[in-house]
Amino acid sequence: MESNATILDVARRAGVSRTTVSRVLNEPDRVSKDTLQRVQEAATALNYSPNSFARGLRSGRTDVIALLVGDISQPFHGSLAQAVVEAAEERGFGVMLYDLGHSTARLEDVLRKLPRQGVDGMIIATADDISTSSISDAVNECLDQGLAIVTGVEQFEVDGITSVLTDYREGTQLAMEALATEGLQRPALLLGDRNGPIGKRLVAGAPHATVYDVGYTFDDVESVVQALTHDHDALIVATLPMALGAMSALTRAGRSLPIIVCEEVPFAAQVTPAFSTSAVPPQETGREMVRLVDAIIGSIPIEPRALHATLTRRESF
Amino acid sequence: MESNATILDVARRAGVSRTTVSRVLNEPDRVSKDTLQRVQEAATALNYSPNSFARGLRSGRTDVIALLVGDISQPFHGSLAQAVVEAAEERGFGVMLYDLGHSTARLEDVLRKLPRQGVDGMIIATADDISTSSISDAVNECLDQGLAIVTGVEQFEVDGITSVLTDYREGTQLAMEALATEGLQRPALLLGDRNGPIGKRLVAGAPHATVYDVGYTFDDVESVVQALTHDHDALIVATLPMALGAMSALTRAGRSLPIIVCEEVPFAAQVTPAFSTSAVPPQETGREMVRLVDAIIGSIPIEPRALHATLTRRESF
DNA sequence: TTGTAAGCGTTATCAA
DNA sequence: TTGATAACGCTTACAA
Repeated sequence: MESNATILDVARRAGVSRTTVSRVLNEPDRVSKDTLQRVQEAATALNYSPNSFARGLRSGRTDVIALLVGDISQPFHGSLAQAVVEAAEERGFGVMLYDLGHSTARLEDVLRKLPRQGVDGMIIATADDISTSSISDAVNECLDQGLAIVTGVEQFEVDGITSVLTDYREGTQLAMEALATEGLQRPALLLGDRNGPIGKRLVAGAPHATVYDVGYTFDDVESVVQALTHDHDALIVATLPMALGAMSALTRAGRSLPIIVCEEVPFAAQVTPAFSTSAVPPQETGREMVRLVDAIIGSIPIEPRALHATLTRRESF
Repeated sequence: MESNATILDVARRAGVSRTTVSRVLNEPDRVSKDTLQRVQEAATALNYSPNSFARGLRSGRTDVIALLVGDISQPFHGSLAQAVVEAAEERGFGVMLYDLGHSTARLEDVLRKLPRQGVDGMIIATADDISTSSISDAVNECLDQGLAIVTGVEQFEVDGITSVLTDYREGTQLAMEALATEGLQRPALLLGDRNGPIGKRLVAGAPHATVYDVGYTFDDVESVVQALTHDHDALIVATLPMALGAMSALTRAGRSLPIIVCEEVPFAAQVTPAFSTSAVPPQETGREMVRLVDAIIGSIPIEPRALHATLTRRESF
């Protein structure tokens, strides 16, 4: 049970050449049934596993993709990562994880370093606005190096980047309609950043809502909501941490308001009261991201699939 | 801005040999100031980055570690992953993410595949009981292949595996003491599995508590707590999802009980009411894990550092 | 201080 | 259907 049998060891044991062993692994059809079996036996007997570096060195492929997330400690990104990892494995990819900590400087660092990191492609899953010129430069460099790039939402004016097609407007639209059905006509829309790539779209879906830029974190939201006037009869909130902040502030003030969250994660259903949501489940987004990178890496023409939001009513509304 | 300048290109441009270029990168001291600069200029001019496969092929090192988590969609594992990724990067490692979905079969798959995946080491971060013989076998095989292995809690009787040294008993101990201070003497201890590697230790720290095995998920807990007798005056709960389940069941039954959670994640502070916790922050655990794998990979003798739980009082108690 | 040359384990190109 | 042989880009003895 030592280790590290090479292709040559297998070849010798099976009485064939390295080429043949390689074929058994990569193009089994071009090999006679007889040798095929002999080689496979030898391989398992020696517990042979191809060296991924030698393979990568020759073939230029690594079968690894990078996943860049804004903040992996957030349940949304956790669920997304889970879906990405699962879908990636189904397609034979490993996933390298990078956490950006919501910092564009950090993103730039990672982008600059990624080409030498040995990945075939990357998924940029952040809702932060990253459309600066220095990031565009870094992205272009990755593109030049042949990396496949997929973003979770249209971020750049850069050619060659594919984005998941999520109609975020739908999220707020569905929420507004549901609220209206119950006579709630004066909702406040709480956003991290109304000019961000997602924020813009959420606003577009709820033209009649009053928009508040409150920042992305729990703490950010608390103070704003405390100051919220009594003009509103409901809250539409971009993320779960923000919704928790709102809930906390409301409770502290002895108030209560119907809430819909534009992010669907397991936790939304588990808090008390459980949050109603209107969003695309991260599982779907993750799978679609992997489908897209895989296609780009394999140079298979493909068109992004449109992802649709669903309204899930629970206790908060 | 094409791409893929090789070491030879740099060498030519700088008028030196490949060896010298390699030295500039790996042992800059053994190179004259003059050539050093010339080479560096050439390198940046050509936008050179060493091919990690060629490097790995020669050196046998990949500078990548694998992180195996029980369920990355859980905030605890998200926070842990965040810390691991950050600490790993500081030490020059990339992190490949594997999600086990709490399945031992899946763990075994991953373990069997990991040696050929090109990683220097791995961190097994699951609280599930994984001490089966087939998993031991797989682990031993990884060890044979020279992989460094670190677990989050003592799991195996296998030599060569290092574990983070967390005194989980402390978690429940601190909780019991705090409760007692307020006259709460009959707490129930809600565990995922009292025979699991962590469950055992949590029980040890609270010998006077009544232990309930309720499963790890939100839904599991809900039903049990609904049936909970009125003999208890407080709840100590292993994880946050479980605590949410308990809270939900209690609320639904119109009851209320002081709760302490043995898991410290950002979310614990954000729900309403905010949970008091008694645990080691995942950030610390993550950093320690990386410190340990790094040491093993570098063959640096090291002893695990003891990690201590902290009691953080918030609103739930 | 620098260079020469021999690999590392695989796959791709030819020929047989 | 198979096999020699030449890369892939880098590091590392060993020489100079």
